[in-house]
Amino acid sequence: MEAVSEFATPEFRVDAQWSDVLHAYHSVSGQLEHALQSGHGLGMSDFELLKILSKSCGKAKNKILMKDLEAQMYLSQSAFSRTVTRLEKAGLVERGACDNDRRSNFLAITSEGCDLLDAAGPTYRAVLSKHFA
Amino acid sequence: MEAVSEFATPEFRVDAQWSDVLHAYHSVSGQLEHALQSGHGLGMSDFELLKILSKSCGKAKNKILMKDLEAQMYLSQSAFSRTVTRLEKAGLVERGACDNDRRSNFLAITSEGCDLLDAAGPTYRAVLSKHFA
DNA sequence: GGACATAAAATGCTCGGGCATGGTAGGGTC
DNA sequence: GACCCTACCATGCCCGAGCATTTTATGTCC
Repeated sequence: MEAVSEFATPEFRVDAQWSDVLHAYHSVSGQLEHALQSGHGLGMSDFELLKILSKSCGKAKNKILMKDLEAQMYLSQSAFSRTVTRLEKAGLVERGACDNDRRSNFLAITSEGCDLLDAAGPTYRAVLSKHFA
Repeated sequence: MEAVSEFATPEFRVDAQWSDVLHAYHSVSGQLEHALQSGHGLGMSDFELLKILSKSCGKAKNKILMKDLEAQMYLSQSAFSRTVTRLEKAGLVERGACDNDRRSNFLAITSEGCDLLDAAGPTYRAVLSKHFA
């Protein structure tokens, strides 16, 4: 019982939780990154961006404001901007001007983007379901 | 009931778990990185390395083999090597040759390293306990 | 209408991290 | 000993990410 109370201090529990998160994150993100990259030439952020874009497209006429998409991602503004640039060069995404506010840009997924996302989906889900059994 | 079963598909549960991990990781690591860096000039990996080194030191005469420490961290071999180099330049850590096997190196924490680790500890625990309430 | 503050996005800079490689040391086999 | 395979660590290279800054466009207050 002594040992139990020793390992049940708040400090220990907090450390263990963080340790779990670290382990899960590194394990899954490593495998995801590798699987998506080698299988479809996509990074994790690339895939997440396409995934969110695709979902939003269903609703709002296939386009979404850059800043709104950015708000849904775990990326800084600069990293997000460069990710969009990469995907645009790859032909997976299209920028479009916004008439109401010319500072803003719309973003739309192309048919190639949809196809690649569909192809990468099973890879993505396979890695996740392997870890979260 | 329809809605419930819809949100209880295996695919959805897995996605939600991964989403939770992503959120926790980015939130905590971001704040940890910032707090440790601005407060003590340490990155997360630097702190973790010192932390593990300090624990191992208690037992084994204040030194541990590089490769053994590396095995306990979420870093590639090259990133680990460079982290050690940074900490060594900062005077927080000391490399030492291993007589039995001259391929290996011992690693020891310096008194400055211990002091800084002690100083950074409260910062570290403060961030963690804020998130894992 | 001009000055100023603010918002969206792009870009220069730097840094940490991973992959591939190199360099050196051990341990085998012949 | 010569040869080869493997282990430990360092280094060259590239890439993604964050910070700070710049650019361009809105809105506002006078």
